[in-house]
Amino acid sequence: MSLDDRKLEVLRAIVEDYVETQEPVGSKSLVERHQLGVSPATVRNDMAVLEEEGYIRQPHTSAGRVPTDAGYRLFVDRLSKVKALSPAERRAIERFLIGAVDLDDVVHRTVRLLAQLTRQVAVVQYPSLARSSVRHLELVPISTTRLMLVMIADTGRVEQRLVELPSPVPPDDVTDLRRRVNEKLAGQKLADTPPLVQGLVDDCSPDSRATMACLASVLLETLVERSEERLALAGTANLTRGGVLDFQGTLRPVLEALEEEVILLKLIGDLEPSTTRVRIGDENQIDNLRSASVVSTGYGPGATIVGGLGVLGPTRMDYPGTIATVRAVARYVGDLLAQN
Amino acid sequence: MSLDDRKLEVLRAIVEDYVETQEPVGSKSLVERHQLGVSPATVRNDMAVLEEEGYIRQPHTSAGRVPTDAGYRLFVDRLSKVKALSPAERRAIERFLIGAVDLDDVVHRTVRLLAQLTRQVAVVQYPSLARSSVRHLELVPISTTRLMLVMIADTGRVEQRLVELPSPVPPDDVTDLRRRVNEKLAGQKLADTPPLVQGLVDDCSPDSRATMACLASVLLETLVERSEERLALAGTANLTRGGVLDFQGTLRPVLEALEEEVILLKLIGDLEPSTTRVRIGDENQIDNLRSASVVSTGYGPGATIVGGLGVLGPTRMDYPGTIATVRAVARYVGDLLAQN
DNA sequence: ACTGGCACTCTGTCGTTACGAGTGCCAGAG
DNA sequence: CTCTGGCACTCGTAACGACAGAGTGCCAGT
Repeated sequence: MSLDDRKLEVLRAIVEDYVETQEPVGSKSLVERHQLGVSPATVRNDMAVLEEEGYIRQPHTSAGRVPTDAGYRLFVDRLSKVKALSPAERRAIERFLIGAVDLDDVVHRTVRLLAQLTRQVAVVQYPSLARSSVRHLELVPISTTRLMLVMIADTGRVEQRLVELPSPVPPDDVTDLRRRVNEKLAGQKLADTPPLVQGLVDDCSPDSRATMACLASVLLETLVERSEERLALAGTANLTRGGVLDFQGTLRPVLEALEEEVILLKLIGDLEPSTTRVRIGDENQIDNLRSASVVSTGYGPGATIVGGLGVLGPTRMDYPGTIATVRAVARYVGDLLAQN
Repeated sequence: MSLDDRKLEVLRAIVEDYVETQEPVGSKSLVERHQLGVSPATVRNDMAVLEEEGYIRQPHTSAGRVPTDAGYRLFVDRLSKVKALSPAERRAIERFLIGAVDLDDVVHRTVRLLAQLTRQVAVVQYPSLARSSVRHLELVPISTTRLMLVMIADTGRVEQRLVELPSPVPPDDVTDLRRRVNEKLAGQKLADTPPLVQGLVDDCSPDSRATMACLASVLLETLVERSEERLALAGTANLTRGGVLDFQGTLRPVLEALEEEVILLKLIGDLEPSTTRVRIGDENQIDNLRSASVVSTGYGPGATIVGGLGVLGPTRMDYPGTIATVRAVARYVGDLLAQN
């Protein structure tokens, strides 16, 4: 049994009404609020079919219908078109993002903007190191046996690590180290560096070899192994909108999930397709987020993607609006990064 | 009318029971659970006095008593001694903090540790720039008209900013700039730098003056004006412990406050006295945190203080335990920083 | 294929009642 | 003067039943 156009129209109406009112929607109020051109009884028949197919359900006998995850999914895929942003929103985005002075600033402004526009929890991933190149490596002597290694990536990210040296190294040798390291690594993709770092050690004269080996291990750790992804988060207070009705009673599991960077990265950091991705309820494989949806997308200068951003909210969410906003913000941020 | 010893003992018992059970405590259960050596009726009389003095109150007629903010205050100031940490806790702290590789790592581990031990929301301020000295300034050419300025502070903090130059500058001149800037500023307290930066511009030859002025303005901004304090936060999920009973119904205002860095800094960043500070309910002047208490202290290598840390929870909180934990963690972190 | 009508089911609300915890007060004992 | 036991009172809460309202499913009719 396939769903004819009117049944789909009914589903759309249910989703829209439910998102707006947060209350199960019945056949009568449906025909009142939408021009469906049929009677409540007909709508009821359609609803019975939709329920059988798993797109809607009744919380109790004799309450209205509520969309299921599958219902939202169908709505998102086939029934909604992306809303255009209002001029006010466009202006808000621009106003918010101009004037950012460095990467931290860009990320923080973006995440706050996103939370504010969507009125949901926003997450922004810093440009991924895995997709960056080395712009410059700096070695700063802290003491004779300690260096601070500073890595500046082309995306603007800066990572630093302390290096404990096996033996004292005079300043001139540090200069030499710095030159050698940069000659070899500057401009390279981080992912390509491991063999090059090994090469650095191999090419070393025996007397400076121990030092370089030590530096190399920290380099590898910084550039690759522990190439830690960073995140910014904002708008957690938005979880409390709509009472505790969303999220089935407690915010607890959601708040817990939001504290796990690993989880968040899984949600927004999966950057394969460059299109906007929507994960509804169970679709994001995380128990704690059964009643949450995530809208995410990649961003980056031009067509390349260097990181992900997105928002998290109740499954009962304004998908068209949220999708539009997430996309728009991602594009603006990409443009901003392209200017550097 | 002053409070005799037994009345104080009654207050202590009320606070302890209420913190544990989260329910208003009556005269009968009080004498059952504590060896007060008097009858419920006597306790009732004492409670009437305590209520008149504003230390406890009844949610409704014929419910037990609940401590007021003033009651908690008295309890903290005069009735409780700091609990000793269990060996297990000590071990947890050590295990958690060894192995931290850089400042970011230290701060993140600390904030998570604190949240876990106290089972509350933890806040850690990064070492304040205002109390740091410049260890090194690095200038990295991005293009001929762009430099990246990287400032490394003695506390391990690293700040970076982009500098747009008025005219192209060749690499050799950058080396020269770097030397001049470091000669003047390295080792100086950030707070003392403004006149020195001005001096740098004044001492400049006319042809490089424009460049230096430009650099100087960014320097000033980075070092002083926008010497932004950074924070780490963890354990927000702990707010949901004890149901929504704490925080009078909604977490909303609390979550909102936690998003405002300015507010958090006011709470934990006020470092005048080096002792642990407890702010109960109204005492922290923030409307949104009427029903929250904050326990905070400063930390730093040795006796100096470079930043603040603390926890936030319901006024109904285990003060002695929390205070002990916050102090212990602060001391461990200080020791850790002293090793650098 | 759609519609109007009707019986049914369930939830939420409202008043009533009964109960229990806890109090304040008072008179009496040490 | 302080403490205690007793007693009447208050008030929130749980339990109960009745009721109204929303919404449904089904069926016969157009």
